[in-house]
Amino acid sequence: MNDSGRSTGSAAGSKRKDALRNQQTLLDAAAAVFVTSGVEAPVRDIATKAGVGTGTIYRHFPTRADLIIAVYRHQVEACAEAGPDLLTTSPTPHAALEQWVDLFVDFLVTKHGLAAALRTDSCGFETLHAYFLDRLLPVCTRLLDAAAASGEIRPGIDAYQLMRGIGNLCIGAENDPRYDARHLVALLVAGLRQPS
Amino acid sequence: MNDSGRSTGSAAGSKRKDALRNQQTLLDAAAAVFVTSGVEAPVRDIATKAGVGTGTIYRHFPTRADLIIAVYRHQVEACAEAGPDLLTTSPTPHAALEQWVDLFVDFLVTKHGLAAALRTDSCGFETLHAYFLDRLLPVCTRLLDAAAASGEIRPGIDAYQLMRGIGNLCIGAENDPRYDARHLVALLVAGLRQPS
DNA sequence: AAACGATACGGAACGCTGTTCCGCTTTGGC
DNA sequence: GCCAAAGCGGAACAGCGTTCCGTATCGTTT
Repeated sequence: MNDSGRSTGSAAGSKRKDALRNQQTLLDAAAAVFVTSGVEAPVRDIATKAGVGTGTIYRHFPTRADLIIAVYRHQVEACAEAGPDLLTTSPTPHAALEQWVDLFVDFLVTKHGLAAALRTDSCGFETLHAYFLDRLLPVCTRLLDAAAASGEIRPGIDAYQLMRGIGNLCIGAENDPRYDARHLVALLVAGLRQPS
Repeated sequence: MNDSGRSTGSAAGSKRKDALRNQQTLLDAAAAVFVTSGVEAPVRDIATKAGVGTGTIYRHFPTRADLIIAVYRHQVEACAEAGPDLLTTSPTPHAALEQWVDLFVDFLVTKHGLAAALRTDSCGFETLHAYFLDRLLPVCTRLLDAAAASGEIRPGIDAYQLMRGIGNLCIGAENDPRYDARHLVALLVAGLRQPS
């Protein structure tokens, strides 16, 4: 259960009690602020909400990406683990892919600005990008391979491009009632099908 | 030829000569800086490049959107005007749509950060968003309607969503060799086709 | 139990943004 | 040549991320 040795975020062992407590307080505060103000909320807001100084945030989470990852780690893990399951429980690989993509889109769309943050080129976010890729790309690849093997989709697209495309389509989806990211993603996945 | 009365940017008449000259200098400088640093380049950079003070920029272009619009107006107009032409010269409406989308994507992809700026919710960019919509949405609608009338595409998607989707897919396309926005957009447009 | 070194904390301070504002300069009609 | 009006420059302000260091707290050691 002890996840010491993680590269990002929260090593559990060998820390002072108050530090661990603060870390948890910070995670809770960040989660709350992310819901209301999005993942790009000012650092000071999160610090204030947690009742700590700004320096404390940076000690626990050197970059904003580390904080975001720590907050959403569980959900990303769940999404990653759902992939293989869907592959066994779905009638066809393409159906599994569709369902998994739905899961991913739901996750992105419900987190204000997460999709946008994933795309930001500005420094400090490559870690976030890398984490999502590390964790989800293998899953997506496997689903895509399975669908390709069963002849349901045409070749020529790799999982990286698909995931970036999906992520991009989810940008700004939460603020625009006229824009339905799920629909467009569904269209994109439909475009993957073998024409025959 | 005189576009006085435009809501955005540069009215030509009734200005002092030096002001007009500065406006042009500013446009040239902005165009140059946009190429190297993207459309989100610091205002001071543009001012320095043009050899003027920052106040001068804000007098001519109250918001950054106004400046961007002024710089790219010609190309947006060209894109808008190409729509009807393509409809008459292409074999099918869907082919016209494909070509027009290519045009639009090429435009977005070659301008650093333009697609991202179009999506930004932060204040000051709604004008940019609105300009693109005002100018290009009718064109896209007409192409879409023609394709729908000929039975080539399935209904259920409106031009607004399509354009937002295309814009989103173009975000970050210039900095990632592994990401091919054109390909994904093509896939999306392919997903529009009537399955039969 | 008291003292002490290590650890962590808070928030002031810095640098970089956009944006505004006002004293000074330039222009163009008289 | 003169003078109001128009325009200009850049200092000044505000909001952000990030760093840094004096101070407070913790856990261990005597």
